[in-house]
Amino acid sequence: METHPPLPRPNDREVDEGAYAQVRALIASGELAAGSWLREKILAERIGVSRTPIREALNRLSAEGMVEISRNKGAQVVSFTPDDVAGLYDVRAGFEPHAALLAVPLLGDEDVDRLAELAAAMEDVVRSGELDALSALNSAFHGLFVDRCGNRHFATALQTLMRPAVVAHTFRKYSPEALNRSMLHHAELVAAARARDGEWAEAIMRTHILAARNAAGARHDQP
Amino acid sequence: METHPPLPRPNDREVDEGAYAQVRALIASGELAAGSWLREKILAERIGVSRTPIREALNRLSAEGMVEISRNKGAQVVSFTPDDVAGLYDVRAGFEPHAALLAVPLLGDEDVDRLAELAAAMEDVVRSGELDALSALNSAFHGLFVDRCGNRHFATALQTLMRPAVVAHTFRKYSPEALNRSMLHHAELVAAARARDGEWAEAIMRTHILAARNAAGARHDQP
DNA sequence: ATCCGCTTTATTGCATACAAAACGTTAGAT
DNA sequence: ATCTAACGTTTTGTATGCAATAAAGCGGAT
Repeated sequence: METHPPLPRPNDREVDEGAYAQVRALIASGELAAGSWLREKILAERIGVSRTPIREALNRLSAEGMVEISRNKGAQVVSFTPDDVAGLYDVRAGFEPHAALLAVPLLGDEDVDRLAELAAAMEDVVRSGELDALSALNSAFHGLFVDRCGNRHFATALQTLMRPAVVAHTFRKYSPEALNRSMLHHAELVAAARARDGEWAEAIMRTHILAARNAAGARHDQP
Repeated sequence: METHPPLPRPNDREVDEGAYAQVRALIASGELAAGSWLREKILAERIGVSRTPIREALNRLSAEGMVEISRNKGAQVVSFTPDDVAGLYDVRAGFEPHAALLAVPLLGDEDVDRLAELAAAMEDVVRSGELDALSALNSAFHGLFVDRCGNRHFATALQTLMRPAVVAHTFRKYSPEALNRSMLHHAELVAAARARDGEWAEAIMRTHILAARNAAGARHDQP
């Protein structure tokens, strides 16, 4: 079986060396749980840098919606109420399909290949059971549609909507059945992309996100 | 005629004291034009603080899309191509009417009153001809719909879309006729809000943004 | 005259030191 | 025993100094 070599590179400019990337990874891995405090000194010692780059990382993460900073009190990982998560999926269901519609006709062959790679990698990860690794791959998968939609501003707006999903660890709540269905959606998105059929991609993307909203137990009318 | 006392407070948490707010104001006023470099030392001396808070301000502005930072080279005010501006309006035309639809039924009487205040203040400003002051008021006006839409994530995503509009100084390109029409749209938005008619607000908001796209000369098919 | 390489200079990136604010604790009074 | 006030600790906010990187200027060779 072949391997998928340089995969988990979520975005080009985010060199994994920076303090920002490392703090972000701590949050994404769940090591720093929602609501927990991010003390500058502790993070600085852990990462091995001074407080200055840590502060920059926290400010950036705050602007991206992954941590919350209160003046003179420090930063903590954002914690979402079920309604927050539901709202997140509502917006994504409204706009990500449109991004897919716009992006698919613009995709190059290498983009489609990468989507297929990512989908395959996600299936591998599901088989191995390492659900936390899914978030990064899933972000990359969805991010590719978003990045290629042909509108910088649309892309950045959608990216700020996708980041919080990483800290919510939604995949942990999926049933095996829902997880499988999600993987099938990915495969179908790859097929729609390969066919350069934007409308097909739009439809399956909407399906995918609404199914995800249910799988994450994030319906508004639930207790 | 009555005055509108404490108005130009764009957002509660942005105390006008911070270095961030002052740099932002320099950009919004056009004193720092698009493309110009933001040298930390110069800004520090001008604002009267050290480089540290300046750096934090620049990082935040970068995350918000108003400046661009290249490593070891510094920050400059973002400059938009006409297509960028057009794309911005495209996205806003998709997002903001939906925000208005969601927000209007949730507005309190004090929100509607504030919208009316802001609309009146904008008309005053237009009569006085100080177009640069319009940006802040307009941001506050649109931001109120966004902030009250009942969906945190939607709100933050939209805010990142509205900030770049400030640096584009679009109002300068408006014809007197387009400026008047824009003011009428604001008045009608206030009326729709006062009637708590979300669909009316949605429709006029879409009209307002598409008209703005034309007034700013930001159609895709133009040279 | 032009191009290449070196030196100089300006600017950012990071670390450290200090100041200010918030929090927890303890001692005292009622 | 409880509430209050003041102290000490912890943590953040700011200033400053130094190192690293990139741009600019300059001299020499072709």
